[in-house]
Amino acid sequence: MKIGELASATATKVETVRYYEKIGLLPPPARTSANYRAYGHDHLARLSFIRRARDLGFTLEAVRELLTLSDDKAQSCDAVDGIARVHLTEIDRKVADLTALRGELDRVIGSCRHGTVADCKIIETLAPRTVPAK
Amino acid sequence: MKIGELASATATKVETVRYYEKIGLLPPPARTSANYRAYGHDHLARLSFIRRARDLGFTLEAVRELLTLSDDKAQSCDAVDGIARVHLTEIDRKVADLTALRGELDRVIGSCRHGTVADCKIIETLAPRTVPAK
DNA sequence: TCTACACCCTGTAGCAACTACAGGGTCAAG
DNA sequence: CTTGACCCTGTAGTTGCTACAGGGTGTAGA
Repeated sequence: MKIGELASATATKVETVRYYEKIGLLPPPARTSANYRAYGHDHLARLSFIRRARDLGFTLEAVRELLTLSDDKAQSCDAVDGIARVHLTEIDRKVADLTALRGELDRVIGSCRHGTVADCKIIETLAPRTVPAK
Repeated sequence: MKIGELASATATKVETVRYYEKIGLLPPPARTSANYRAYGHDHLARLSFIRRARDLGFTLEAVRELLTLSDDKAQSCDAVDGIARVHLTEIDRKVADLTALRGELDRVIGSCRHGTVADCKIIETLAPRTVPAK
């Protein structure tokens, strides 16, 4: 698979694919006789993971960490467990926020359909987590 | 509320708060006699929304659009509906991805606890959405 | 054959969204 | 009355892309 095909299969820019290779997130693929990058299924799966994790608000460093769960077969159970637990907590927070946001958008669409004035309370759905010390 | 208090209540850097003001995401607050920014509850709620939406992977432009649902009371029902629907679809996609990721992290933690080798399939949980044309 | 067009290559420079100073002012505590 | 923790306005750096510039490759049609 050439870089353009890989890019379009994952909704990524060609330049971004090369960027991920440069910073070591995507392993350098084999080259054709014309020096073109030749990708396989593993690259496709890995790039897809990176892109979708980024879309979920994970930083490249967090993505790198998640990928080590797959890559480093030799690491200790404690390390794996620690990394997984941290991200699990983060994910639960994100799902809760998205669900609240979804509910409010649903409500806005609904009140709109019924012709009533949509008094959008979207800001309140993601209100401060910790009450500030007044 | 001074800028430092607002920042720590929302886990934001002071510089970032000023940056959001500069780009028009956060309205300029009143000033004290010493020219310090003085924020109220509305600023706190709005900044909290911005930060949490950013954490969910929304761009500043998407956040700006979501905020107009609250701000622009005069806009047409069609416009509100359109904006809300687009983001609703996006949110459903994100929740599905996070749920899959969560499941795999759970599985890794579980297999770790039972002393078995954790064969992490995390990459597969966010596999390519559309099968490429081979 | 040859040329036109879509693709690939390696740079380097720009943009988005922060983040970190530099250089200076404010203010409550001791 | 000064010391330290805050605030101010810049400007420059970082991360994560994104967009050229300048050049090579490959194949389809005249």
